[in-house]
Amino acid sequence: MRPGRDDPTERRFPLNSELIMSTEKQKTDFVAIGEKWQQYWAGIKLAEAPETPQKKYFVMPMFAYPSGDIHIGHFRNYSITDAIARKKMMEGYDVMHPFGWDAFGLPAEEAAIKNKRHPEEWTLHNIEVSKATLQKCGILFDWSREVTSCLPDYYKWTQWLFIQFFKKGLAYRKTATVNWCPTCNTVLANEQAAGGVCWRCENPVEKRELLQWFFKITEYAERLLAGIDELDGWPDNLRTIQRGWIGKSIGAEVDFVLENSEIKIPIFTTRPDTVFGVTFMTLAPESPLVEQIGIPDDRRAEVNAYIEAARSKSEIDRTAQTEKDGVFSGCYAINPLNGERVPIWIGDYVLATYGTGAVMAVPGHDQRDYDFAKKYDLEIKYVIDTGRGQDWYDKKPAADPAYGTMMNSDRFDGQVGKEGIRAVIDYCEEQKIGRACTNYKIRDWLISRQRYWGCPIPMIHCKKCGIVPVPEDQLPVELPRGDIDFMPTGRSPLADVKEYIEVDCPECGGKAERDADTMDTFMCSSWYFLRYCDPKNETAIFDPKKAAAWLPIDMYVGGIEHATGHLIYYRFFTKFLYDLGLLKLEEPTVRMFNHGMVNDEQGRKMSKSVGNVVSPIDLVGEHGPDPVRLAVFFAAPSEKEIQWSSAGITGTERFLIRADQFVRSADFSGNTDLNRTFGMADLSAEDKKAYLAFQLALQKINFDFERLQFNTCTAAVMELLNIIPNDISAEMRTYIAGNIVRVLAPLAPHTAEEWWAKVLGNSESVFRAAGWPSVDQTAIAAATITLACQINGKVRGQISVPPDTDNATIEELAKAEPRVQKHLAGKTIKKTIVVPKRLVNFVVQ
RNA sequence: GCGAAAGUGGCGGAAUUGGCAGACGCGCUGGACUUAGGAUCCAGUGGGGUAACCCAUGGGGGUUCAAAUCCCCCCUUUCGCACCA
Repeated sequence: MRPGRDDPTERRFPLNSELIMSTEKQKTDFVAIGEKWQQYWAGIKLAEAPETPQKKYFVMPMFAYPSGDIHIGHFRNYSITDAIARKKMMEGYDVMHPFGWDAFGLPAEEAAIKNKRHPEEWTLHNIEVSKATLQKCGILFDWSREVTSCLPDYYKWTQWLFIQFFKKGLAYRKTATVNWCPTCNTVLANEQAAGGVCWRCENPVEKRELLQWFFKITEYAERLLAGIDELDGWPDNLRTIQRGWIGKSIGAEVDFVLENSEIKIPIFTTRPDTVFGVTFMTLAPESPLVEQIGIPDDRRAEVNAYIEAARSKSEIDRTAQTEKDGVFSGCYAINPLNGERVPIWIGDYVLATYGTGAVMAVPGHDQRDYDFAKKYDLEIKYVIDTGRGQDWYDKKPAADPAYGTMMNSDRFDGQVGKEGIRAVIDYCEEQKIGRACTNYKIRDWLISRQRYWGCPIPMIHCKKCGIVPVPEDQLPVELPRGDIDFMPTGRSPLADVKEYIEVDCPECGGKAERDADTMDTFMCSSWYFLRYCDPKNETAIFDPKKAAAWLPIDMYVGGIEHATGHLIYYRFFTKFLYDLGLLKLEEPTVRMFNHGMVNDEQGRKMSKSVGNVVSPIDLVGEHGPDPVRLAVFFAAPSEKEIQWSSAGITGTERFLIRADQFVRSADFSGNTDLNRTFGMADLSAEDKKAYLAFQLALQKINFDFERLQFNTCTAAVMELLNIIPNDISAEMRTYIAGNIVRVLAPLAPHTAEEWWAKVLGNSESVFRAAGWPSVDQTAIAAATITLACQINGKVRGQISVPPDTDNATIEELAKAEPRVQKHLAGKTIKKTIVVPKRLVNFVVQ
């Protein structure tokens, strides 16, 4: 028995006594509806994706760090993917909407130190809490595919991947100047130290020389770059950021030679056409060349002091410094193209890690070199003619970086732009003094971390056999639990765990040592989406067939902050696994969407330390999940940052109550075919208006849903409810009420499910049985059109016409409109413009 | 410093991409029903004007029959990149 179905008077005046009685009652009822249907969905396993999908849709939010406090920002992000998942379900797709935990990482270790709890215990507890919270929020994840990166059945495969990279020669160890965060006591990858500060704690990073594991992501730089062109379902700004991060530049390497020696000093330049304008060169202070050039004794002290000063400066100080400085080394190099002798300087504006760590300086055509030359009174030569005139070249007022015609360049004089560059490179290659060369800004990825709570590096160091991977049948290398001192000392806590470190070499059987470091957590998050396709596989990382069935990810939703980290790494992994033959595609994601952040009312980021975290649990407990969700959707388009205010809930709550009244006012005992159409000609004026309003609303919802603009989707339903006349027929009421249930289902799922079952009387979930309505284009095409009538671009009236009215008739009707008539009186019409379905404009004198 | 995006009522935001600016909602004002209203319903709500109308999308110019939307200059904000040779 369904409430309100048997007594027609109750239907007419549908203030449902059960649902709507008092303020108190309303609030508690959305809460009750929420709980009821969450249980139901869990019971029928609504979210569980099939093993082998027919018509698949893979939608996924980013891997989450289980900090334990799900806030309104998470609620928003996951509501986005949830709404998409639900709509796709209604459209008949086999939907996978999985979730997982990026569960290794420093916060667990910090908490362990603080609360004397093991990081694993802390992490797993947080996962439980977070998961329960997400469920209470009504987010429908397929928990049967949940992955947790800190559990051995997952990190076994992270280790396996490490070994595959090693076997392909893409994982290697080197001593390098690395970013060290003294606060976190660990090294950082370049993208984690962008701007000279640690991505986690935002403290300045230092440089240290350490022997560390790196992945050769640079070997994939070209493919990572080329792949971006194909990602047309990605936001442009994200693509731009990735291109910039990879930072390809095409040029040449030219070997300058140390005077009176055989020592080559190669330089990288994108402007070989300016090589005759070189008047000095500069080495990075950290460059090994500095030690090789034989600095004369009288320069030694000054040079050493400069290098020391550069080294002790923080990254921020070095880059913030506006004026370039340097020191003369006392040595000279020979320009191999013209045999000229040029002084060698040392300056910290040259980066040791880019190119060759040495540059040729052309003050005439490079602003930095110009500034440097001015400061130290070095020669300035112009070798590219851009038509400035002799006067300008004599005065030397600035550097001129434009392309032009080569001059003062011996045999190359007269060569223009790109041809000049080409000619110089060809000549260098002929003479074996240089070569074409392409450089990338992206650096190899530093994997090692000197911390406990991470995935152990499955490598063994043997004095006899060198570096030996742990045999794959012995994976996973499990993190030792026991009594471990997590206090950061600057080296990995595992280094002091004897039972862990001491191991027999898998090759010679002799005494050997495990690698004491753990992996960057970005390793774990670079492949989790693949594990979703086959989460329980014990014998392989995943079954390639299952991966092929689900990939690519159709919609990936996450923050823009991962543009140069995660979103490059997971593309890199995808390409690597493609090369291994495990994947059939090189790009993992068709469509990427960057959601906006949720800040507090003052616009500040929500954080525990500020104490301004808004918990969705409190809101959901007070208002129910749907009013809160609608309020979040309604606040702004999904990509925009919002300042959270609970005030919005008032409006969405009222709206849901009004919608509830409308839905319950309909009679679902007769023909309830929601896919039916109506012939416009047969309808009363009211029905026509309502029917058309629904078709237009649906059209807008489809359009806006596609671009994830849920605020206007919601507004479209609100507007529809406002438009519908009171005295529509019972049939039309049934049709529209039932369809409002359908279109609201992705946005307000609990309430829609309640209506679907209790008001419409269905026994199967709205997400499985309802289907998504299709627009009655015939009705829209047949609808009467309202045109604005303008005089000189100003609106003076309106006319309504049938859709097929010809322009001449439209003009006549418009001229007959009283206000138009008034404005036309005594004027001459010079021109008439009719825009189909929009307006008619008379240009008058 | 360079680059990108944005700037619309008291507030959040719309505007199907050059075609009726301010949809939808909050808030506010008035009214109804009420013992009560922080509930609900009805009406109003960019500014000016009794009105006809006029003025309005950060400011100033321009293109166009028509500009929030396109172009130029300036201001402000928010993000990226910050010596990549």
